[in-house]
Amino acid sequence: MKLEQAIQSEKFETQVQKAGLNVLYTAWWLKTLVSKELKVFGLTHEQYNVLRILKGKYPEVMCVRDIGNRMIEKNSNVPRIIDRLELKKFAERSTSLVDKRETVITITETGIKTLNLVSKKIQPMFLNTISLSEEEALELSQLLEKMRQKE
Amino acid sequence: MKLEQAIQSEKFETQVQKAGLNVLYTAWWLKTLVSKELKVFGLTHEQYNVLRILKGKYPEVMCVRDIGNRMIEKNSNVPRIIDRLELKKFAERSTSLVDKRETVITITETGIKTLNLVSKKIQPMFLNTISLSEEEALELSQLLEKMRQKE
DNA sequence: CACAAATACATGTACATACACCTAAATATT
DNA sequence: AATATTTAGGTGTATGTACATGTATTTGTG
Repeated sequence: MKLEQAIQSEKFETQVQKAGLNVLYTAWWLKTLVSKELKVFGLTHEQYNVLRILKGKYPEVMCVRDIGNRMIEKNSNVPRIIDRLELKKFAERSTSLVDKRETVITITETGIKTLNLVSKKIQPMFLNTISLSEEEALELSQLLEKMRQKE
Repeated sequence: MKLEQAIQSEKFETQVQKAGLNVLYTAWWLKTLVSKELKVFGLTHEQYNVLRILKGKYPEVMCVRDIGNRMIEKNSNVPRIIDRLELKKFAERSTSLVDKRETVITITETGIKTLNLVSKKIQPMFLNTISLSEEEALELSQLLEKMRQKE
């Protein structure tokens, strides 16, 4: 769908402005796609993100700050997301022996099993729904990274 | 900044997956940029979005549903955003005379004046910070719209 | 070693998202 | 016309974002 239809507006002052809005809209579209699949498993987008980060390091533990640094949305409140993962028994907290200020977190066996199930549903959906070739996807990434050059 | 640095990960299974994460990260980056400017005016990203939509129709009024259809994030809770704009005297609600179910909303004079001030700060910042030519921006929009083809 | 500064995380608040549900009003159906 | 259905928007709840602040612990400095 063209952005014009999606947000029912034709008034873009520049292509740069339109591209910015297109990025915001596409991000919302992607999040919604994934969230619908996650709902069946009682997970939110951010909980899923944290679980994947934890699994990436497993069986090593991770501290809250390291998780935060790997999050897509940097202002995510990681402790609160972990609260919810802990309630669902998908993650466990304990205090670091080396530095008692640090809370270290691990994904549980249940967490890993659930994550594997979820990934088996999400990955094919993702690849089937996104109408881009590997070459086009690479080009898109390059444009986005150029866009953020002054970051 | 490359995505690899931004989210401290090198593990991307496909370029399509990486492009997806790049879109999400870039959207967060854009929102953060704009929100910092808006904070001075006591506005949030979404309140700003609704104000712009209202100004686009001014002096015509708009109903809640029409505003919702023009929002970038379609699940925004428009009545609640309008609550806050009303408190700040940037918008006004009244019941439609034609259809008493409908609430119609207008931007106030104060709202327009504030929006003009905000735009004067945001638009140059936007164009200066985003490192894309008009041609590249057009290409980016086309790739994003191709990405969402199955929408 | 004592104390100031920095760090790690938790927690509180305002606002937003996502979604379910409710009420009032308009429209459709019989 | 009477009733059922649909539509518009408000409201409640759980979760997340953005940011400020608090508390415990560690580190740096005289």
